[in-house]
Amino acid sequence: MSRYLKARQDSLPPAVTNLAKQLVAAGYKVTAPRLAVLQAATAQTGAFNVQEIEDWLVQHGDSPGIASIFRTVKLLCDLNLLQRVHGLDDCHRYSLGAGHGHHVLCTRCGVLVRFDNCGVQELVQRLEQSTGFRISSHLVELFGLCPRCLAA
Amino acid sequence: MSRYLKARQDSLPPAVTNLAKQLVAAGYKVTAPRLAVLQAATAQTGAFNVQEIEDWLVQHGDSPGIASIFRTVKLLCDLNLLQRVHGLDDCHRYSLGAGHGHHVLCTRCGVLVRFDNCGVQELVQRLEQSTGFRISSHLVELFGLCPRCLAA
DNA sequence: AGTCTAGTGATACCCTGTGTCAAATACAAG
DNA sequence: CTTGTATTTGACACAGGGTATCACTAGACT
Ligand SMILES: [Zn+2]
Ligand SMILES: [Zn+2]
Ligand SMILES: [Zn+2]
Ligand SMILES: [Zn+2]
Repeated sequence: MSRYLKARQDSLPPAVTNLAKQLVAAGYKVTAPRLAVLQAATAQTGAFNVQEIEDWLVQHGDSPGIASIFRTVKLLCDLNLLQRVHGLDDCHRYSLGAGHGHHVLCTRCGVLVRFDNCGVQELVQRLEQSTGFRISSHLVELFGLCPRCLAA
Repeated sequence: MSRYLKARQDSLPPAVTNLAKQLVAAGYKVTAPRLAVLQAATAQTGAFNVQEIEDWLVQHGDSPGIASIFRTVKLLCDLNLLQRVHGLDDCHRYSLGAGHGHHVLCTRCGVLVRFDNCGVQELVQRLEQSTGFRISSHLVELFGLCPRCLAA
């Protein structure tokens, strides 16, 4: 546990300290800008982009430089703590959550539901056989209208 | 059939005239820049981006302005004659082909195989039931190594 | 506390893509 | 074939998202 984190963790949401601990575990320092981005990310309701993170941080008083926000988002993606979400148009949104994950996105309001079991294994096997590829990863995103937007 | 196209079709590959006819059918004019982009696109081996189209056209002597290339690519996408390909990093590549389609991409050499039957219907039904969303479209892309890159 | 190294921030820059608008031109009508 | 007109083009300015640079800051460890 880093000294910096220990000094601040009592005033932080558990989700944030959890993520911070994973940074430490991966050998990265826990700094004020990184904690700020983690706070902003956990405060978002669904998927978010870098601009929204910065807006939130500016509104809450102390935003790091935009470069550090980009760097932190990239770092979290590399550590697999943040998943990139591909939309129909905007491909640079992110959602918190570790590991393999996919999303159902509302094309009207942006609400997002994450799911893990995408069931493409049979498809992967079929295509490995027919194409000769060795398939190692995949992207599955679904688009539609959420219940609330369906009603309207 | 447009007059412009009729005057040039004998010197064009059939794939290009086919696409041009679909432009006409959709009410768009057949112009030199559009034909050039169609030629360049059919000449690419796999997926391509706008820069590669322009490079090809410059090499072959007469490239339209970059703005017209972007416009034509966008038009072809809107007409569903061109599919956008989402890669792990580069999300702005395109592959010729009409209708619903997905891709298997080699992460090393970029080779691409298209497939149509993605078999996500069960997944869609399951998620519609569990989330309440009405799902209307989806994105499925697979990544791995092609046979040639596997050997190396 | 002091050293060392990772991280930051300001800014300049790059890349992809779009808005503007005068000039060009495909197409249809005569 | 000529003419009219609405579409399309191209040059360029601009915007948005993201990266490179580099002097400076500040965690982490002793
Ligand atoms: Zn994408
Ligand atoms: Zn919605
Ligand atoms: Zn390959
Ligand atoms: Zn499909």
